[in-house]
Amino acid sequence: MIESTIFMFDAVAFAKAIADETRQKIMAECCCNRLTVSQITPRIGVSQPTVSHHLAILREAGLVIADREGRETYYSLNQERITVCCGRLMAQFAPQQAITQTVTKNLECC
Amino acid sequence: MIESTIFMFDAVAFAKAIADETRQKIMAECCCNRLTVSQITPRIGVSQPTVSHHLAILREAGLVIADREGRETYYSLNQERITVCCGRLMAQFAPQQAITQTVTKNLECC
DNA sequence: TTGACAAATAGATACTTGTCTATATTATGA
DNA sequence: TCATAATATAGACAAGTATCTATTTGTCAA
Repeated sequence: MIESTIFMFDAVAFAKAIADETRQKIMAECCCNRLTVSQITPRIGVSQPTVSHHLAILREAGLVIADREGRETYYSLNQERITVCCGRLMAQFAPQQAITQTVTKNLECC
Repeated sequence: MIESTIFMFDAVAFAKAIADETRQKIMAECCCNRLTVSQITPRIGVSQPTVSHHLAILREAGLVIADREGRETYYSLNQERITVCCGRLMAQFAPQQAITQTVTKNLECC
């Protein structure tokens, strides 16, 4: 738990990781779902290697968690990491607001 | 004030706008400074047209505000917009955390 | 009105990246 | 052990983008 929240935050790397429509679709699918590559692929509309490729980018950025089970790998969104990254981004470019900002309630997604 | 906070949030467009090192350098320079293109250029280490190009991208994304004064244009970071975008990003991909998240104090930057 | 300065635009080029097909790797069950 | 299924990797190609130089547009002051 401690280890999971301490990491070098690179705002450019974070932004690049999420700056793609296909990756954000994958992120949305994995938001509250543990899904395999085979399950994700038909929902996104690109080939299986393309999904694997994007999952690798998201994994390297720490934005998804991969759980191998036999010959399948389950992916899920690392929501804690995303929260922290968004918070640090905010703190980096808008610290005054960040101090008092309590994020608006939003209940869509999962 | 009302108008400034109501806008269509496109998470991919926001991420693409900030997904570049040069643009983030410009954002950092404009963080609490009102600066002209001529003032920004030497601090960033790219040509004046390149700076203008990136400022146009940031302006279209609503992330900087341009104030023309005579033949100079002052740019400053739209921190309110950045706060809102980060909050919505968080709410989109990590709503549970977002509800309770109060961003950590951070006072670097300006 | 003309010369000079600030910024934006146009066009060219190189680099990056997203996608595909083909193939390799890893694991399972017969 | 071998065939099959799930995923990852390799390589090629096309599209996007960051940068530059050259030029244009807009503004001010002499």
